[in-house]
Amino acid sequence: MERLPTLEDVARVAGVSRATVSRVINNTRNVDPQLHEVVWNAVGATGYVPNRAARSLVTRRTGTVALVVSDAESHDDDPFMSRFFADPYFGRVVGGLMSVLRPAGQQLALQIVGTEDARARLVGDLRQGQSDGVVVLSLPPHDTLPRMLTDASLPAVMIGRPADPVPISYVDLANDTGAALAAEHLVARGCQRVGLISGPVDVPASQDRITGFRRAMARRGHAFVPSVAGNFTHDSGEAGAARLLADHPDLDGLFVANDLMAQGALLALRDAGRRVPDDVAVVGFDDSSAALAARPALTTVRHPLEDMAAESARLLLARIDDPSQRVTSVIYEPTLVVRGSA
Amino acid sequence: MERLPTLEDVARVAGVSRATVSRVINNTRNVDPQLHEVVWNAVGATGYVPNRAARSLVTRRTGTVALVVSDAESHDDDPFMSRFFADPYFGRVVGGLMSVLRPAGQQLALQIVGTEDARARLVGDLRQGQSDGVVVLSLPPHDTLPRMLTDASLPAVMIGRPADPVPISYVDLANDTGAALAAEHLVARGCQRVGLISGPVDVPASQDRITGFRRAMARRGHAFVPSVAGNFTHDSGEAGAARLLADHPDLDGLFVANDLMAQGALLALRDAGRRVPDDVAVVGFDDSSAALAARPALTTVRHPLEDMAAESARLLLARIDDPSQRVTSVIYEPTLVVRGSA
DNA sequence: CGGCGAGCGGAGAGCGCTCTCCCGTCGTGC
DNA sequence: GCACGACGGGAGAGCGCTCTCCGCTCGCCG
Repeated sequence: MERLPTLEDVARVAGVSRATVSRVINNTRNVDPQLHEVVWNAVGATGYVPNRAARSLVTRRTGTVALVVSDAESHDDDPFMSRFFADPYFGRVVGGLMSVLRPAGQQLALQIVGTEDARARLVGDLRQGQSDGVVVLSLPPHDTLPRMLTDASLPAVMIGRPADPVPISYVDLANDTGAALAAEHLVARGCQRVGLISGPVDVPASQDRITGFRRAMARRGHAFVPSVAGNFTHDSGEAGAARLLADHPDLDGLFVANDLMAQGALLALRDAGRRVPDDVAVVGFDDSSAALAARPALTTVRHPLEDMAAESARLLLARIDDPSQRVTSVIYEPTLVVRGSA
Repeated sequence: MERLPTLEDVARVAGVSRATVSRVINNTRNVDPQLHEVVWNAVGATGYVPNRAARSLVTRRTGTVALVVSDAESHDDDPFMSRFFADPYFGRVVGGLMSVLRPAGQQLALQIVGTEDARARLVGDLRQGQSDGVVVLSLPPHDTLPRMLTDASLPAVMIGRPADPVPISYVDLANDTGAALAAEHLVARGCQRVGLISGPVDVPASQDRITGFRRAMARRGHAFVPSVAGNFTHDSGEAGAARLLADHPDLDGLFVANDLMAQGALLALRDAGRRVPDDVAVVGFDDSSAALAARPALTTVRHPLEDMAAESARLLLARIDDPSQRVTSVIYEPTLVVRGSA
């Protein structure tokens, strides 16, 4: 294995000192334009690429941002976490983050934390400087990680608000408004008997959708909204709809807290002989690919996840640049996308 | 910002030299068991965490593996790559990789390469030691990246065989066998007029499925298989089925090269008034979540993607450990999962 | 009982980079 | 014409770690 060119090599070729080459490459201080060019030529000639490790040893910057995904149910030795990773949610977030991080020259490193032990290790590694900052995704309710991160004063941004009040920046969707949009649409359609299939009751995003929906319905005179809770999976949507239908056969409208469950609900509705949207109107949430794949295509609440992820990356970078920056939050407004199901 | 404890600090607390602490932590050479304990206590007391940058500066190891995702169609400044990331395919691979890398103490860093320029930059960064090895995923046909990687003698493993012959290790599925499984199933069912919706004709995995299917059909006397090519998306499956049906109204069997397209095909079939599986039997490929979400649930070829990703991680780690290791390939055998659609 | 080798700890170099400090060379103002 | 400041380049320390080399202390054999 031949030795890779170092700054020293470039300096020798360019006939200048290491310091000058470093200055040219990093664009710090003014350097004679002529030398500037000489140096760049030498860089090209030698095929020099800065050594990341050496650089971060002295700058205390790694050029890496960690995406922390928490899966409380999985253990460290759990073979797969397909459940979560297979969800388009994950990919959309990654895509959004990358769109900002890549141009900024930052890498994205995946970190999965299952056990409490893994959390402690993670925070240790991060404090140590494994990465410059953290984007936290999909935490179980009442997770201690956000607190640990702020306590260690690590630059961190959450996607989705924390369940407990913690002074941490986050980007979120106005879930309540989105749910209200769904409610208004169903009511405007003339639905009289509207049901709700919610997500887990202890997840903030889910709670907001529930309260937002209930409140909007109440405001329109619908005091009682029969509901069941699912867990955001296709199957739980199917099961939830079946249960709801059994208890309330006169249902003519349904709000389902995400598209995957809505897709499942559509199946249960069909099995029960209900036509959508004629007998029962269905509104989903997320505007994910499942919404388009469903038949009829889902009327759903659009969730600009990619934009939100990109924004969280921007927030994080700003905070890394200037750690004194205030904790802040950015809330995105959802919109209703009307398709065939309602 | 207070200074983080270094090896030196631990050494002082333990009353030994830096070298000894290093030996204890890395478990190199024998160290007096008593000292061993003293050192670990000191580590605990100081809250010491090794500095990754400093370590990799001297070991030339980063503890990071890159997952390179190539998207020729996207540019460096393309806002999102939702198309790809939103596909469960990506998440399943990540999950499989993590299951091996995490226990091995390796990070996973995401790298996206669009332009040729980005490829060159990537190889430079990698040679430089940005990461210890590379898992290459989803390359466009005739991509030069595999060759660049082998030329730079970087440890690399591909998921899916390279389109051009390149001496690079890879993990793949016996796509032809899988397609043959589908063919046999359709024929055994009594289908007389079987169509094929394939993937892009220049993607190796897709080619293998086409040839495998054709050959198996021919072997059973079905000389002609009407077919159209899609691009693995839901919509292209729907469009493909519609086209096929228009040209060959007597179709009674259909093999679709992935589940997403098959799900789309199911819709087209329904729109055309065909019942599945009674009028037309449909077999998909991948056994992804879409297979279960479809109605009827898809009979499909199971693709153990998580296992394959995990295996590729193992291959890569082995190669990183011993770069002299031969180039190798591991081929997984698919199985048929029979559900409602055929 | 002396010599030799195995085993274990310490000293110190050095990985490749940045950045402070210093020095030389101008341009400018009085 | 001289002092002074501004500016650009070089020397060198040092980031935190690993690892080679060396030396000490044993145990064991002749």
